[in-house]
Amino acid sequence: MAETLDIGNLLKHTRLFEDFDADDMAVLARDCRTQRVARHDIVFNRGDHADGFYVVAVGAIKLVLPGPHGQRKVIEFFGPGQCFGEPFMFINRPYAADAQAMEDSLLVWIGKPAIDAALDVHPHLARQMLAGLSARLHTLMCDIETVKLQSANERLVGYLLSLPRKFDRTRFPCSKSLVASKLGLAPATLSRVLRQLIQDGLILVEGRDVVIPNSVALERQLQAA
Amino acid sequence: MAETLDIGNLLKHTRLFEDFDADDMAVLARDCRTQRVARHDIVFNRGDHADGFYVVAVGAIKLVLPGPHGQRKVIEFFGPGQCFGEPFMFINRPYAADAQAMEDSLLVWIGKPAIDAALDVHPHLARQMLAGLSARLHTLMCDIETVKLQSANERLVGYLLSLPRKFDRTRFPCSKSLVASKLGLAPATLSRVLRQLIQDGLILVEGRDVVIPNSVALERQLQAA
DNA sequence: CGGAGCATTGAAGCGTTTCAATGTAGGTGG
DNA sequence: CCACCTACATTGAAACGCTTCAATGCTCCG
Repeated sequence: MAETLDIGNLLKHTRLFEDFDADDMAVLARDCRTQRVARHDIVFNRGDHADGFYVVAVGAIKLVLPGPHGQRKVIEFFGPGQCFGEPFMFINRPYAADAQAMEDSLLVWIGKPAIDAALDVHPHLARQMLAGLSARLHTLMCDIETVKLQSANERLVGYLLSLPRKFDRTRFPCSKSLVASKLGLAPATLSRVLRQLIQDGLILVEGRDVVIPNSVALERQLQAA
Repeated sequence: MAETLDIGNLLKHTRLFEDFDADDMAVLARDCRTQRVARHDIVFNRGDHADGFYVVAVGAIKLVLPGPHGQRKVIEFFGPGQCFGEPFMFINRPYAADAQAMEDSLLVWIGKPAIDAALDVHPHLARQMLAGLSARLHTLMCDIETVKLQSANERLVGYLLSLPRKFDRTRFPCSKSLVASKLGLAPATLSRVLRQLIQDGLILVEGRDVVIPNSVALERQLQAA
């Protein structure tokens, strides 16, 4: 019972379930579970059966695609309020990627029957999920552009400009190795490209912090060359 | 009026609208248009405002991502009954890719207000759209795997094995240049890899037709090396 | 027959990866 | 408080795989 209330509290602040009242939530919660995972823990493996999906309450999760020769590529990151795994559930296919916790996290698992029932009654939920999937489709398309159509330099510059900035300062949201993987680069390459940008006077780097003194000059990198 | 009936006929055989009755369809059709496009015609351009989406009635459409240096990469193909453009509509962002007709085609355009209204009343429509988006998200993830994690050889072998087969025969669904683009390869590279597979006795190629005498041997290509 | 579009082939070049060595930072235990 | 350890980051040299360019071949259709 305490667990049920807990789930309601965790979910009702997410976009997905913002229009759920206490009753709706109680029904939903019957087919939900909370799940604590420690940093580096696996949430699911590629190939596992997807009979539900997850909402991040606290923490950060990464979706990683394993290649045939042991390489790994990060596809997406998920933070509080975001859900993951639902595309596989909707098409009744096993997970195509691994999900792993980047930090100690608290997740809510929601069973397929529960969400199916909720979709019949809550157009708002459907709309939010449609928007969520659409946004991710959009980013994935851009990622394909990134990975396939842009040079290492362009990828990094585009990524830097896409990060939230405070005045002339930005910050990598995670380790450089992970950033490299997201951009489809070898960590060594990321390092080299960063150095080049520094030498060209376009950025300054201190650990995860990046200073962009002249963002216009940086943007010119994308058109030029 | 003739146009309205026309649209109803075109749409009611698609999965998306299979549970619509005549009244539902009439309401929807008020905010729809049919659109004929000839081979090579542009349906929309990257950057255009997405205030609706398209359903393919007849023909074939490709979504193409333009790179910063004039390269182009095919992201998706759409055939009869499939819809495209809706991810951009749902997130109120301009199209991120170009849509172009691969053959003379007949499309139905559906306005955002109409689909919004329909979603409130038809959970089935929502579910179908969720499934459609999920499936495409799934394929895009696999495409990223293809483009980034696999060699040219692996990409082609994987692709060949994924094509529908009749006994030991398959067929490229479109020109080799387009296949190459979908696989993220230069046409020249596709040509070379095909030749290698032929020399290794794994396939036979005649124009668009491909014979796979021993699919098990071909699958071994994916694990080996 | 001739032309357009697609496919093939070779040679050369380029960007990224790989590998391995070295450097650096943050956290832990003596 | 320092020494150590682990994980991450950097750097260089070499190699690899794909692309590019350009020439040639092929095939279908007017």
